[in-house]
Amino acid sequence: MSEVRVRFAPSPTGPLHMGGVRTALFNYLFAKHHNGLFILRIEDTDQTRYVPGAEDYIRESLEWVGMSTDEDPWKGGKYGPYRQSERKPMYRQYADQLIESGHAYYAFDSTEELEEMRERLKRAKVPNPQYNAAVRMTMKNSLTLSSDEVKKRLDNGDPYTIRVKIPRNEELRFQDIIRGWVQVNTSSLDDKVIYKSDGMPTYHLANIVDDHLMKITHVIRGEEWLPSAPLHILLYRFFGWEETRPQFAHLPLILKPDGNGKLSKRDGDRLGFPVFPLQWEDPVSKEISSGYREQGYFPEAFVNTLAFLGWNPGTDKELYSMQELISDFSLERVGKSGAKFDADKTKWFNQQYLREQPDDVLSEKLKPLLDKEGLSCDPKKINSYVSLMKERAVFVNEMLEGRYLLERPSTYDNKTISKKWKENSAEIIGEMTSRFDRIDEFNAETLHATFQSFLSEKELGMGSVLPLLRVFVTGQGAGPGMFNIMEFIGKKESIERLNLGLDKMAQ
RNA sequence: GGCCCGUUCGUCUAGGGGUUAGGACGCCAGAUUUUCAUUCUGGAAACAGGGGUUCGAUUCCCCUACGGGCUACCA
Repeated sequence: MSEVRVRFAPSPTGPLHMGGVRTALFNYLFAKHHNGLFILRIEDTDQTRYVPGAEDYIRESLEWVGMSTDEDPWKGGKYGPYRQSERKPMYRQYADQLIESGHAYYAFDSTEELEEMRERLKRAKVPNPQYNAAVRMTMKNSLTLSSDEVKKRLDNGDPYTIRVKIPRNEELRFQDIIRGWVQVNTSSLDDKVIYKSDGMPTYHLANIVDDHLMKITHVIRGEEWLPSAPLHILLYRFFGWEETRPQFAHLPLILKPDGNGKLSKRDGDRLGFPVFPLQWEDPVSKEISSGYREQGYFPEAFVNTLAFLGWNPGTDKELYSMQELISDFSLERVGKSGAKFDADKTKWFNQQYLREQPDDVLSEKLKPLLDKEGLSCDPKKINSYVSLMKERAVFVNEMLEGRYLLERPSTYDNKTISKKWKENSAEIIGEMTSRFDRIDEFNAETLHATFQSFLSEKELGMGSVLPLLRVFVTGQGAGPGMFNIMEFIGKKESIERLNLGLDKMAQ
């Protein structure tokens, strides 16, 4: 195989959603697995849908998940430019070429006339109402108008589009890497506009021309493109580029977890999880959509989740780094059916990644969060804070629940108090506190020993003492090992909190 | 409606003519833990339906049903 070159070609019409990120990921993994190149091309042929900020969003998203591009609009490359709007002058000649070879024609029909035609076909109950071989001879185009008339209109600057002339009734077969043979009859295709009246090519033309010019070897894209693949195959043929035509691989879609349909941008936060990699503020409506990054997901966990939506290695291994994905990825192991997105599994992945992180790495991430809360932690102790809290957290910010390690609790867990506080509790906790106060080497081990001997001496069960200690010290009914907490907090503060609790209960 | 694609536990999926149909998430139970979490053990849970082909189909073929995609001078 010659050098593998794949491209991710989003259009900047808004924030890239996770389905798009997964398409990018599969392209990236495939390229890197084959030591090939991963190219980013911006498909902005529809200037009316251009959304400012969307390009930067795409770039930042790819960066966040750790996919580096080999060629893109900013760093350029051998086959630039990488923005279709900047390639505008390149497309016209190819449209002309198709007209000259008789594979395309000028169409002068107005929007109204097109609507009229569709209405007419609908009323006549035509099973397949579209601008095709059957109707094109009834429309205003260079096939029906005299060449003088066509020339006159062209010279006159009348608006026109260029349409492909789809051959009639031909069985078209092509192979898709994921789906195998796909067969369609060309009669079900319509004469798609390939060149718009605004002088821009449509997706179909620009896509084929660019993929050819950029020497793309594999087109890996979502299944929503499968219906137009036959048209693309035809275009490669019309241009005489069949020899170097890229191979196609149409990825299954990511579906909504509830109900039906593909996961869409509009699902937003309706389902309780982000559909975007990064937070996005709509430039017009100012509406904010949450992102995985801002929700506290590790990019590695996000990538891991995405990779397993439609792909699997065929083994029990599920935790995959980007490097491992690159070495194990293959399009042959991509499934054919759509996958409903499972937010729980994503959380699980994140938890796995969080626990894999060394304490000092987590400390670095936790520190700014603590600062933001106005909590200060001795830098020497922040790692112990992390090791105390990490195993019950899915996200870094959940470790903030251990803020009682740094500040006195403002409230007590009422449930524990009402359940555990008995007549003799004040006496028991009081004595326990003074025993603790007498410990010189104040650490988890000595605290535990002291606690144990106190219990057996008084013939008490843990349940009558420990929960109350916990509430007084942390305010909570549950948490990490009590004596580890007290060791962290230190003797002076621990004793003070216990006495404070006793005072409060005495009121 | 038309065209195309798909269908294994609730979800992501492995498997593939003869298997106790495997794993993961989630769920339930038990053990451990002072508690929550973790960890460990166990459990419930699937081949859409009907026809073929075959000694034998979840696996191959056909039909039906269901799901999805597309059906713009959007990508």
